[in-house]
Amino acid sequence: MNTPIRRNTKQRAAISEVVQSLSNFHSAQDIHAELAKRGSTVGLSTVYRALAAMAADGDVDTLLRDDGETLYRQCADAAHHHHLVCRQCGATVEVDGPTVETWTQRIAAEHDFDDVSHTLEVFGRCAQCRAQG
Amino acid sequence: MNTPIRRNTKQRAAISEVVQSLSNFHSAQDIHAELAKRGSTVGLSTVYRALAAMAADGDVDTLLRDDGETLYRQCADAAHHHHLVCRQCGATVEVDGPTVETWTQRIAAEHDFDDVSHTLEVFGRCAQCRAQG
DNA sequence: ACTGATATTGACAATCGTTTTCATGTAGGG
DNA sequence: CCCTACATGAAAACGATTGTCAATATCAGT
Ligand SMILES: [Zn+2]
Ligand SMILES: [Zn+2]
Ligand SMILES: [Zn+2]
Ligand SMILES: [Zn+2]
Repeated sequence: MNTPIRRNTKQRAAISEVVQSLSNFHSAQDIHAELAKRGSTVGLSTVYRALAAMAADGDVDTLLRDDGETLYRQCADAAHHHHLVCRQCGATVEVDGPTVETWTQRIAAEHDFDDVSHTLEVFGRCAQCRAQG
Repeated sequence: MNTPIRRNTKQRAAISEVVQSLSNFHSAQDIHAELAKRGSTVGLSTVYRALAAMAADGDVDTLLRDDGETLYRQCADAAHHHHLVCRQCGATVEVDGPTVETWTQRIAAEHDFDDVSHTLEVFGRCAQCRAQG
């Protein structure tokens, strides 16, 4: 019922460090592999648990891929925002959408919906990837 | 390389009929169970394949749940639109967002992104569920 | 209708991301 | 230092989805 207390462990520190060093969205398994590459021996379950906790605490952002895989990213902006992601290379830009936020509220009110939340992601091809093609 | 030809089978007809009869989003397994309940003996693999094909052809809409499960729905509007979904009962309203569409384009242009698409879903609690508590 | 090329089906196994289990280790307040 | 709740990790379990493949059905062309 009450929020569980988080402890500071070497594993979580290592995971957090890796996530911060990766600029784009990455899967739990990606991060686990990267940890291994850097000599860390954190267990895969721990990576999953830590990332889930970080996401629950709002410390990292999540992105659901079409195939259901969850990706994580350490964003610069802690406040609510959305993402513009390159389908090809994964380059990610944090974007703000005040227009969308108000639209969401209005739509919900119009249909008498309460306690509203939303998910919004924009995908495309970045300039760099277009140049290569 | 070329688009595969679709054949009209009793199984697909049955699946399509069930999807149309369910007003909200439902999983492939839900639909398979409903088919069984109605006496149909369509295989689960067939249900998955048919729904994927229908989604690819734009005949049904899909919704990715947080846990990665894919839900399907037969929408009245064939054109691009979004959904306002009740978290509790699943009641779904099709909504149009011209504001969001233009915002998306603008954001993409500002960051020099090409070939843009987006996903947007709004969740909340409908009036009926609020009344109950 | 008959035929043949090819798409479709379905029972089952396999895949794969994620969660659970549970015995052991550890953080951190008192 | 001690205690206890939380965290870890190896392995097994889970669950949605996809692959396999032999048998079957569709449908365009004759
Ligand atoms: Zn790119
Ligand atoms: Zn928003
Ligand atoms: Zn729809
Ligand atoms: Zn849209």
